Amino acid sequence: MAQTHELPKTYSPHDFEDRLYQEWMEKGYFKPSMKKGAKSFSIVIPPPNITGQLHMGHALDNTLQDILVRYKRMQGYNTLWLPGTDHASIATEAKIVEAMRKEGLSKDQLGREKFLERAWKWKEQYGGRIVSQLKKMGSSCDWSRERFTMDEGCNKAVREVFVRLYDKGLIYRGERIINWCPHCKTSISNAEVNYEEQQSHFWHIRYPLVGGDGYLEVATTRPETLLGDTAVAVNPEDPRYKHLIGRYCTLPLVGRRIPIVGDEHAQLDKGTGCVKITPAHDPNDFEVGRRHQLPMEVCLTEDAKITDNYPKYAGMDRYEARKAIVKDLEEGGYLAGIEDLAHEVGTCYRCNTTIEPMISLQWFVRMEPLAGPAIEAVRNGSIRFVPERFDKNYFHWMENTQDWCISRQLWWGHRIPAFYCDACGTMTVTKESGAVCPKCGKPMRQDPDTLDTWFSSALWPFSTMGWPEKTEDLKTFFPTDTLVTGYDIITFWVSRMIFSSLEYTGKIPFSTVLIHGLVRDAQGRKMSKSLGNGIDPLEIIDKYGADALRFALATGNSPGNDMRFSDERIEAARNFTNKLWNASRFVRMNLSIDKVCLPDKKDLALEDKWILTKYNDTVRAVTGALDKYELGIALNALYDFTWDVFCDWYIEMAKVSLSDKENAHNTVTQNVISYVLLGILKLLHPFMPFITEEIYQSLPHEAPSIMIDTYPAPDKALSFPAACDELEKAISAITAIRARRNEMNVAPSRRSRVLIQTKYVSAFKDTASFFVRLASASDVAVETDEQAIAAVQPLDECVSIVTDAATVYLPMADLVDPAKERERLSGEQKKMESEIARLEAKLSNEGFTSKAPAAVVDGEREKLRKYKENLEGILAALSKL
RNA sequence: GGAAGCAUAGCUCAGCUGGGAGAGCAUCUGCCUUACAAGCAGAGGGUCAUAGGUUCGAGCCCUAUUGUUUCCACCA
Repeated sequence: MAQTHELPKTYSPHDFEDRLYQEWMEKGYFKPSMKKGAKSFSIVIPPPNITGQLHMGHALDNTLQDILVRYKRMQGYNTLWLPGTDHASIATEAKIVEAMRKEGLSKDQLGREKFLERAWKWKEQYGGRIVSQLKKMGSSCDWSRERFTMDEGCNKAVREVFVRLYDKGLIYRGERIINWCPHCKTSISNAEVNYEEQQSHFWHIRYPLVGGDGYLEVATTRPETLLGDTAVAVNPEDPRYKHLIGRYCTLPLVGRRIPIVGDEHAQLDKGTGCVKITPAHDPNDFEVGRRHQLPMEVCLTEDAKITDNYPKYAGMDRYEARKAIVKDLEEGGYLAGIEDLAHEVGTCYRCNTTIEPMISLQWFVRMEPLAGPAIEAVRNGSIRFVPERFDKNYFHWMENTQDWCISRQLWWGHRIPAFYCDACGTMTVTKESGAVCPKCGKPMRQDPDTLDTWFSSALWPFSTMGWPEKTEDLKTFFPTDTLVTGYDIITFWVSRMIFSSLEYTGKIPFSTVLIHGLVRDAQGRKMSKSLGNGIDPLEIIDKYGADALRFALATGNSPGNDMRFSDERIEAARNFTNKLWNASRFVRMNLSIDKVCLPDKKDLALEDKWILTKYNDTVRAVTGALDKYELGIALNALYDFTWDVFCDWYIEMAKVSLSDKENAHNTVTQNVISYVLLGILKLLHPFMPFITEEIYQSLPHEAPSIMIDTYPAPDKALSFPAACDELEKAISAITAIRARRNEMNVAPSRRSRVLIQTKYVSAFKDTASFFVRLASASDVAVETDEQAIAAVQPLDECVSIVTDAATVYLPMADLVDPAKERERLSGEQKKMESEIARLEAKLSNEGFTSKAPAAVVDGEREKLRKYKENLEGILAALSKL
């Protein structure tokens, strides 16, 4: 196919990004090829919450996924990237409640049904927004398979799983201490609690012994829970107190008689050795209470106020009550002292409110039987974390996990499929809705609670493929290949997908978990709303284009590590896109061929062989790095090759034949330069899809879109090491001439004769024209011996430049003080001599030559040879001064 | 209390299973050399946190120390 259009003079991404995305979608390139015999590759997107909009974390996450997906697609895999969004139960509900509050509305006023209507409207609005933002990034998701955690299919999967687990005894309902958020008014799981250090106090309180002979002193950080105390525990081995076990204390302020129990929970060396026991408001005390059959005394309400059982404090907020109770204790003479104390306090991960442990009737998943296989899958390598170190994280959590509290006192979410008969007290758990009591036939009432939002996310890799039905997608794309996500979500999500998938499908959900870090601001702070330091990816796209954003996120970033996002970073990325654009423009404007084919080997010039070899090295480096998930390294290799090798050297050398249509080599150069450029575009496409497609379409190309062209693979036929070596002799001479001229402050416009004395005559004769173009040469003479050079130009009129392959003479002696020149050369001589000494010592070391790999030893020998040649040249030049 | 990461040029970071340290930005010197000044050609700048150890050889592996970040944990 011939080129279709010219490239505009300036790179302006807005002119084509949206257009190209639209075309890709219309042509169905995002859909799996479903080619027979093609291996499949699949990724399910970590579904973004419908609460918000795209932030830098999403931008990074989705860039990485798109790189992998486009890479595999171009390699011919039957590739699926399945997109979707998450209903984010608690987060979304909190946002809606907040919006309602501003209108003066509450959930209770509105009622469940109306509230859900509102929630669905929210979903339409914000779910749609985030999808369009993902598209802006260039994400090549198959939108025809887009899913939502609360769509019909996911609902079905959720109910199926719940019923199965219940029937197996892995889901149970019971009274346990759970984490209660008094602001969200729901239970939350242990994983949803963040611990924050807070400055507080340790209050020492005296509990008088019944019988009037003294008291026990307890210490607490939460004096208000005293109202719920039903015992005091001491260690059964504690010589100070063990004789008191079985006796009673009087609870201060309340007057209740509570027993003194002996329990291991009280440790001899901690606090006073006596622990007040509040079974209804503390997880440890709950266990103590169970061991000693203590009553559960609830003293706090759902919104963390004192219950009506304690009229003096009833209705007080927990902190108000704390003050009042401390004051009363003091006045009553019960307060023995106050200590300052810093301790960790649990807070709600959504609203930051201090959580209140409370006894409550909730639904739980029994974790112990599920954790075993999930640990094993990672241990035996079926599932691999990249980087590996995160498996420690995973093991630690999995091995210590407690039962998972899955019921939430929320409305937005999957309603628990449990039904109660008020008439006869029967409970059934069933997939059917609107059940009738199997015992008495009366209508049943569904459990009002909903499921933890992570319950449905845990099923995402297979619920989205149609499970529990045996669908074609499930057969083709499940288990998925790679999951890309941040380390902050391993416990919430990754671990739960693993045990869920193993339990319900018998298969792992994915084989590799690619973990990335957080995107921080330029100062290294977390981006957050409260700090106002968030950078909006969409603004970046507006200003620099999606390709630059993707480049900035993918470069210089290694798996699992946080990165900083700064203006410098995005500008560097934009500069690269611009460079690529202009290089392509140059190639495009010199092209008269309408089909690119690699010329015959015998027609290739030194520089052609050199660039093809370097290109092939790059292909190997890039594919190798991508296969190891080292995306940053891959992109770095591409950046270096494109800019430093292709643009700075090959294009400059190619100008010699391209600028002259009559040049015999012109057509060969056109083919080589466009072959390599097309290769660069293909290699870069996964990272920068838009610009590479736009340029591809402007060049002669084979496939209808670069997206479905073939990714380059290393090819021995492109490797010419000997030619490379020769060309590099010229490059190092050119570089040395430039440096020398720069040192002497010679204006680039002042051209001079270049005389080269070398053993490698043909290498320099073949590249003479490059010295004219790249080293300000007026004309070039290449000779083996200095007599011949001297015949052209008296050597004492010249400045000499020594490289390992040649001595270059420039007739500029007038610019140089001979004494200084001698000094400079002696300096170089010393440097060379010490390098030679170092290498000779190394090479005469038996330990080195016998133990180091042969390639390394040979490399050192070669280096030594070059140094020696270089030294010879220096000595010769010195003798002439 | 347990665990992990990080410490490399002025700044931000790469450095793949050990073979004499790299990039971007910044700084300095020259350049509008007809793809690109968002550019080109040069230059300066590092005891790779500290102390030991393993090795022919350590930025990389081991041990300890210091600083820093994060995760996990029911400590009254």
